[in-house]
Amino acid sequence: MVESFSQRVYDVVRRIPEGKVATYGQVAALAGAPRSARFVGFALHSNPEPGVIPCHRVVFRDGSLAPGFAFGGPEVQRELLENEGVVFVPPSESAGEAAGADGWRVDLRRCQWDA
DNA sequence: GGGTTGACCACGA
DNA sequence: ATCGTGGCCAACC
Repeated sequence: MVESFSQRVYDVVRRIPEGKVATYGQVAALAGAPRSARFVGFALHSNPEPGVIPCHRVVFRDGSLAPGFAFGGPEVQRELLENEGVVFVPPSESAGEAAGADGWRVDLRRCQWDA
């Protein structure tokens, strides 16, 4: 009756409050696998319950979103997060445009989920 | 049933 | 400071 790691990941992601974002590593750690951040992305890619699991609230350690992300468009994701109160910062505000999602990154300093 | 890959992160040089 | 490799777990072929 051990719940699969992926199942636990979904549970953690589901707990992420609105206006907050969690990193894959953080979700992985909360799921019980601090070194399995990779699988977290896999589990979310599986997205067994679309609409229930806010995968868009899960971002990279850098604060950038996953490349190849497909909710309908990366720009949609930015709007979704902004709509929830997540603060985005342009690459100009931060040295390093080598980030995904048009270079827009989430301000983890303010919006990273504090479990 | 076994091998490989995968929305990553941390450490070593 | 940056670049490269390892590691973790599970699903896919």
